Amino acid sequence: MPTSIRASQSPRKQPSQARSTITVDAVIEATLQVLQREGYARLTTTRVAERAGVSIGSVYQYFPNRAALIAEVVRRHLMAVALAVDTAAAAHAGDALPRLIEAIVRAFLDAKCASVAITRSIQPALADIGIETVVRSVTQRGAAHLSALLATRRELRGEDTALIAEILVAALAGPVNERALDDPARLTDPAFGDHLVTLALGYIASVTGRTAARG
Amino acid sequence: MPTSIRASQSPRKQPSQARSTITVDAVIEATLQVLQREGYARLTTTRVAERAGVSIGSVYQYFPNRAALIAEVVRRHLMAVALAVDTAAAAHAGDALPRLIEAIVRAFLDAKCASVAITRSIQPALADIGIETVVRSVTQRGAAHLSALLATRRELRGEDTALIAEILVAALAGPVNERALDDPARLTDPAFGDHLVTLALGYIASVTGRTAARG
Amino acid sequence: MPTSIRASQSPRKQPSQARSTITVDAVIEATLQVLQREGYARLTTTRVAERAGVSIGSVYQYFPNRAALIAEVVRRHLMAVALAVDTAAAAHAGDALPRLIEAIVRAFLDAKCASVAITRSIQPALADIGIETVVRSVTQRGAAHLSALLATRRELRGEDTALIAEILVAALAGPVNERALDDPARLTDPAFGDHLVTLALGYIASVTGRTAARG
Amino acid sequence: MPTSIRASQSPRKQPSQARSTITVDAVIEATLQVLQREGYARLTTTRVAERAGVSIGSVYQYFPNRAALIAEVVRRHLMAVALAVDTAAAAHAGDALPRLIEAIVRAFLDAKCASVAITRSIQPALADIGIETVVRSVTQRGAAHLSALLATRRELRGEDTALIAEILVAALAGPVNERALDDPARLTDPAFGDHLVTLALGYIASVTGRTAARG
DNA sequence: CATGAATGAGGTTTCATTCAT
DNA sequence: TATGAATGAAACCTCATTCAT
Repeated sequence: MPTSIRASQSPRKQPSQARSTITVDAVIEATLQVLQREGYARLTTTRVAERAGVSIGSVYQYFPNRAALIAEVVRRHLMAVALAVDTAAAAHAGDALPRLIEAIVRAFLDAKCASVAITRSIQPALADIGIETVVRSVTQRGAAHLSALLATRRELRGEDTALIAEILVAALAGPVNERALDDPARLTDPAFGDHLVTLALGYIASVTGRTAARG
Repeated sequence: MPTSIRASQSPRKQPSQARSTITVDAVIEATLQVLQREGYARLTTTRVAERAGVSIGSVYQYFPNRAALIAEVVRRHLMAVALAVDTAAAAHAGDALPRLIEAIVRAFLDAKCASVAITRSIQPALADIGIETVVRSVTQRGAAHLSALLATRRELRGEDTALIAEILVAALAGPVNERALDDPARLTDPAFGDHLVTLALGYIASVTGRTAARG
Repeated sequence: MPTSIRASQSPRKQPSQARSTITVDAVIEATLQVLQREGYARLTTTRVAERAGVSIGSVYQYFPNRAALIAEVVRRHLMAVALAVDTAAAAHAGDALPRLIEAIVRAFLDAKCASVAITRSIQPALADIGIETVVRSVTQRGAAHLSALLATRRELRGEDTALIAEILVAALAGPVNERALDDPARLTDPAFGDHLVTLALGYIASVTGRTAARG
Repeated sequence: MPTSIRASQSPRKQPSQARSTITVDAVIEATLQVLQREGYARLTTTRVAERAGVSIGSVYQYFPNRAALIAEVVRRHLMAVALAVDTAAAAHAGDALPRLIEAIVRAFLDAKCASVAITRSIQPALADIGIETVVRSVTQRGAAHLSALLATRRELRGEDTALIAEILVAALAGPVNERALDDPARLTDPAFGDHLVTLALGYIASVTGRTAARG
């Protein structure tokens, strides 16, 4: 049965009181649990409310509809990954470009490994049109961050860092997500991580080399 | 309402009479049309039958369930892309490695450009668990082809071409799909294509270089 | 189109609020009405909901599926008959065995007469496998009761009262159901009732006699 | 899904040619097989045709509809049981009444034992209104036979043998069917058979005795 | 006569969301 | 605010039957 998630995805109200925050968190936590234990196909608002220990009415007190709830869950997950990458990037801001790149790649891979279960269970939800917005916004925010970082590097002066960052992010996410969905165990294969680093460094090197050649 | 596509995905009956083939084709064509005009969320078996101009019973005569129908449509689309890439690869089998790689990248991008509409409309369906199998099988078949091709190259002797091919395919699909879904128009940007080629060549060069360095 | 009633036959939810009880009763009453006015072949969940004046959703709030609903209706009917027989048996517990037997036979016949309409309309449902469980449990409970009653009688000391009760119940139900289904009017023929009593008493007398003869 | 079998139940055409008879028999045999291996719920005309190795069209060549097919299967089964009883009755036509009765009871029980599987699988079909007619006709034919037989006996002169036969048949069928459906194994328990004989003889004795007493 | 593709009414069930209590 | 009973649109799928080939 085709889903159709198209509705305002913003929370209905800002949970101001402590009690509210608790409820919201409980609902989100319950959503994740249902997602991982029963799968997206069985993720119904009723089931979420049940596992959260609140009434269905309360769920709708804080989320205008099912889509908003799912979007929020997805958003939190993506943000966590983005945060991990940002942290690594900040820690290696002073390093040479290759070291920085490698740090970022490894941080991304590690963060994904740590949350494979969520990635896997969330996957079907991503496709439900309307959530893509959330994904896109986080992804683009991440690419923008990276772009800004690359733009400060002399080696990449004159390059379209926005494009480079966009491709880098998507090119890394591709293989990582593929393995995460196909067989999570293969995500921790050292050779896989090494090749991802090689991929990223090779790309940067090529761009850099081309720049040099041109100049 | 959560989707749940989990069922035998193989066709129910081999159309023997001419009439049957017509029906099957009409149904698949109708599915694509509904997908593109109304979206996955409105892709119901009833609507498909209607647009195909056949009875709902006829749909179920050839597809055991909705999932099988969608899987077949997805499979055909993926196969078309794979075929385009294979053709290009065959045409440049004798070229130097970089030329071959570039040809493949461009062929993949072109094929995707030619079917953006389908890619976009099909996307939500992909996530519906159970279809992943189809995607995976075609993707892996593609990666296997590429791997075999790379394995014949002296430059990559001793390398894990299976891993390289897997990463290459996913790393290219990542950015391409991202743009296809985000804004199809940006897919034809020449700079984008150039960078994809750079990405692929840089990766191969890095791997090759590493090999050389090691040796 | 073959029916197939095979599913959890227990109610889904205990109606806690007063409103709920009303709904449940309305649904069960509606089921009986549809059964009697339109027949089992037209007993659809939709029709039941309509006649009950509730939404189809409410039906499924209290019965996990069509089978459970029907099972409950059948159960209530059988229990009513069983209760009538039990009451009669209790009232004649002190009587001589023949009087007790006669009282039971007449009570059973009367109860059946009073609910011929239900018996007739329910019949097709009984065959729907899966409900048999309900029938069996009530029937066996009735036979067990009777067996216990017979076991206290000196005349039947040493006899297999469980077997006797089982046969007695089924032997009476046979002709009664046959007439109920064939032509309800013939159920009230005095000669019929008399012969049923004769059948039961003759059986008991034979068993008793055999016992005596053996002893 | 409620069934609704209400249609002309007579075969569409008399199979005159040998080929026809073969087809008809194959279809009926296939129906029995599907009934026993897959259950009444999965007894579809398509499946029957498949197992019979003929096209669905051919099935409809000889049976106007599904109901007629099932009715014929049921009829043949009931006739087989009736025939067995008739044969036994004929063989003991000259015996004393009790011996005759016992022979009939045992023959009935034996015949049922030999076809428990059919009895069990056919049961749901019986309820499908419209087949009752078939059952009734065979049952009444059997009761009529028995009635005629009893009417020749001096002991029962003046008695309503039609009533007696009707009750006897139904009173025996009750327990037998009950055990057949509940647990076929218990059908062959010797004590069960003995009690059935006792039941029948006790009934006749009571009636006879009453007659004597009255006279 | 045989075949089997096509038909389509109609059945069961789910679940997001509302709103009276 | 919290509750949870009620709602009902809408989806999937089956299968008896017909009829052109």
